[in-house]
Amino acid sequence: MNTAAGIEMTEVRDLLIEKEEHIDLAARALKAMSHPLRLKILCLLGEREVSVQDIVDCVGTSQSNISQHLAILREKGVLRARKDANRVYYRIGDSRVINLIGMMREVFCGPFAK
Amino acid sequence: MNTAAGIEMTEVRDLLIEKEEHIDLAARALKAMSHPLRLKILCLLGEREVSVQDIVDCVGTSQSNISQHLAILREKGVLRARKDANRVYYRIGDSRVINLIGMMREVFCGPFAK
DNA sequence: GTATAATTTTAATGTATTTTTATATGCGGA
DNA sequence: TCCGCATATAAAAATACATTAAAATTATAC
Repeated sequence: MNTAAGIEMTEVRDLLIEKEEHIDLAARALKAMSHPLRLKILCLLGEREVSVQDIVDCVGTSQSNISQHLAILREKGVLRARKDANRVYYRIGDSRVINLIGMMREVFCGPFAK
Repeated sequence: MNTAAGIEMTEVRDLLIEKEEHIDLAARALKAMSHPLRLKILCLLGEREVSVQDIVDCVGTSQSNISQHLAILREKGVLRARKDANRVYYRIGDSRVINLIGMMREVFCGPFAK
């Protein structure tokens, strides 16, 4: 069975991301990362664990705003939180996300960046 | 000058993406890609050139909706359009975007995908 | 136990995005 | 020219997001 363009199913299988489910997963993750503050938080974290207070100091917006962005990243499974007494420390939960950020650096900050 | 956490500027320099400007650039690109329909279009395109009609048939929403998402991707410089008589053919304008999608496939569809 | 500090949650508001519907434009054929 | 097809645009309606401020939670210090 062909599409109007004659794109065969056998070809479709080779496309970059094929499953609806994976597309949605990736789109949600991209969306989570596609806000400047959230991306900045992710870049600030890298492989480290940083407290909310320190994130606020480094990123520079209200603590409440940061907290809500952290919540978004937490809910989407990008960040993990650890409580220590008075403070909450965040880290990137999945090393693949760190890789993805690294790749984006190559794409957007490398010698060929626009 | 230190942050409250004692994060030194010399350390900050090593973080993944450091320049405000690059952060914003990357965030905007991610945003363009972070809608399921747009990501699906990008994955459908890959390295090929596909007509609007075929995109509509493959992706499955109204022609108008597709056209508007294509316009967004076009305006952000992600896609390039070529007109041939009656039809318009789209392709991904920048090979780095193709790379990025490939990387995401590894992250979200690979053996370790959630 | 009360106060204080750090963080999260809730609520309210405005703004932006997405979708839908309807209409317009451009191109090729009769 | 006039029609039909492919694509684009515009306007309106529906949804989703971001921002801000205020209230609620939790932990520690006194």
